Amino acid sequence: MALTIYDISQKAGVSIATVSRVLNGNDNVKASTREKVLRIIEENDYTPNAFARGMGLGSMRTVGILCADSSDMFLAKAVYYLQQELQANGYESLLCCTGYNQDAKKNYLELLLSKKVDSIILVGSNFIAEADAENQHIMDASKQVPIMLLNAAFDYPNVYSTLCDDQAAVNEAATSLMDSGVKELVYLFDSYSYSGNKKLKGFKNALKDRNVSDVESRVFYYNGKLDDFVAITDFVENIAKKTKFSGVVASCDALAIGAVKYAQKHGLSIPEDLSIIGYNDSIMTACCTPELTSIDNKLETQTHQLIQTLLGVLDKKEMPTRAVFSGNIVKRGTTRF
Amino acid sequence: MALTIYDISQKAGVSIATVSRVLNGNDNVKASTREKVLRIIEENDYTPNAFARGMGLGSMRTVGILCADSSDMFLAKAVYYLQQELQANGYESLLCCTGYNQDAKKNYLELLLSKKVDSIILVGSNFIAEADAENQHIMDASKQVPIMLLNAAFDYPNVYSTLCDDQAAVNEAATSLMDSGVKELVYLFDSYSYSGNKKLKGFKNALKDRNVSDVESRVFYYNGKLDDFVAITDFVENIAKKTKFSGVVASCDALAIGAVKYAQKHGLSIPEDLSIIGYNDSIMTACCTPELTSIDNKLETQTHQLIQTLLGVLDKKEMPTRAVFSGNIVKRGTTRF
DNA sequence: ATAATGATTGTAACCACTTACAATTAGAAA
DNA sequence: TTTCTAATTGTAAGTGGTTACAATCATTAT
Repeated sequence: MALTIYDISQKAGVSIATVSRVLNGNDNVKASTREKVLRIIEENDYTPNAFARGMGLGSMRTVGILCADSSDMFLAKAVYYLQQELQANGYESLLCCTGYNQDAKKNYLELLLSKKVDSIILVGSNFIAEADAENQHIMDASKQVPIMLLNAAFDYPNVYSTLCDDQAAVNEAATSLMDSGVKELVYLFDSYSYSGNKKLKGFKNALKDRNVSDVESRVFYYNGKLDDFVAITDFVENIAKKTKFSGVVASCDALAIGAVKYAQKHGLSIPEDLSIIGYNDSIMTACCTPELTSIDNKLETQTHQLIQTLLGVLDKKEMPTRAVFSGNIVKRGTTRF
Repeated sequence: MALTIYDISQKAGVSIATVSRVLNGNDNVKASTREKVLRIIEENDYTPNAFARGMGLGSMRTVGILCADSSDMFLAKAVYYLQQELQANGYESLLCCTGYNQDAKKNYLELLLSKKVDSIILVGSNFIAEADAENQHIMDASKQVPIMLLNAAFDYPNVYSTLCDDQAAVNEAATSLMDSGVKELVYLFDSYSYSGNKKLKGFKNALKDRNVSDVESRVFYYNGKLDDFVAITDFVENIAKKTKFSGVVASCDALAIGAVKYAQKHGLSIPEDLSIIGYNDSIMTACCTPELTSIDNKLETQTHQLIQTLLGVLDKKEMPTRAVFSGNIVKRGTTRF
């Protein structure tokens, strides 16, 4: 049977309270006593029981990470960064994947709360910033622990967010494309991508600023799977049948790659005949030829900020409820600028 | 304050023992009593405290997943599948990432044990099947909980493994390549890839079977980062300066993509001048043109098997300590067969 | 009607820790 | 030396569950 705090207290000739104090770094222990206890603990390879500890402390220094799909490259990266930051600060993480299912999300929220996590981080939640029935469970949960939103925002008490200014980034991307001589742009977007509406707005505004008419007809929605490149390429092909375009702005790299494949299939040269910009600056950008220009939404910076904010909140400090970073266009071979 | 079992027992007019029985699906409760208790629980949104529960049960139905880098596409997928399988069976998971660091691995193992996980799953551990000092900590941990190895093997009590027969798969890949008329093969491998030695052996054997001389000189080791495609392409380029080859077998898709990029850069046509086979059948295979032929090592099958085995073990059933699946060559555009 | 049996339920001990509060100790001041 | 104070330590009461065992209840056989 595993050793308990009683065994240690006995071996050390002190009370369990003293052992507990040593365990918790309480100052009210004589240095010599502390050393003796630590030595006994060391010698016996004692590790305190996490449950009993959690019961007493009401916390297990664990935060829940709720993410749609940890195998998505973008989300996987986010989860990885979050993990690393948390571990570096002495927190563990409990990962739950919802598979883009709202019901699952609600259930996992409850489950995480029942596990007494200190906070819940939501990754890849396609968030609308206003309170509505859809995120009632978030509001409920926020009554119990701080809720952290990565790359999303939702203004509500005890909810903290980090964001990339996607709208501005896409706006800049579209504008740069037009500046480099690309006349006919199209915007491709998908349901899985984060802040899709914001990006769309950025695109539309950029075109309107240049007096492009009928912007609406230059926006195309793909609702298939993002790892099915045949389908994505078909999607682009179908657009080409009806709409002439020489520039593509996409809401994620996968769609952009589809455009690259379309161009290669039809003998269009990139970026001369077709300029393409993706989003997320994922590893995919390097897989195609030429390499894909993409928008870096500062994921690592965001995760860092989010954890710092979380640590502050848990430490009862006053923290900003929203931190916005600006995106960065990483220029590669699929654009002329 | 959160409700306790006492509150529920009071509201339901029964003892806490009865509530506990209902909570744990114990049969010794009258149907009408059970219903009443369940109704009260439902009405009051009661969730039992996980710590107290864990203390009583000695388990929190949580398993630790220890993985080198959850942002690696292959590992991320593995983690995702494991998660899904575990959740479907009522288990939570605690994810730790070691960053390929042996010391970190040891520490996390201890940490997970102190959190009283029911088992630890190792993902992406580049494993040697023999006991040595390197995996002493695995052996230690196996004394406390079953250790599950995904895509790796290690024969030791209370350690269970699933594997792909990588050696056979690479052997078949190399042989098929030669059958399709490719004379000069090279093998590219990296330190991060799983069962690198086995794959290498498969390659060597295939060549030896065809009486290729000096097989050793056709094997090349890349030790840079796998997301740096410029470096990988350079790596391939350097090989080409010294060694003539018309076929590439790679230990992972990233290296294979490097070969594709090398060919494109030098105007070689694929698969006519250069045939290429990757490993893992990752999403990267679809990003390049032509799409990459790759070996599917049955990750999903493996994760499924691993969790089934784990559930059996936790249920005190006798389970196979090793499950081997055969790989599958997914034929695409970079090979002639 | 009574006893025996099995189904249901309750009592209370236990799990391994934290922590408020009380008790003790040591050192400084009087 | 005595008294006071602060530092250190111990006692014991939670913490919210599980579960062995005892008690009660209902049912059936005698």
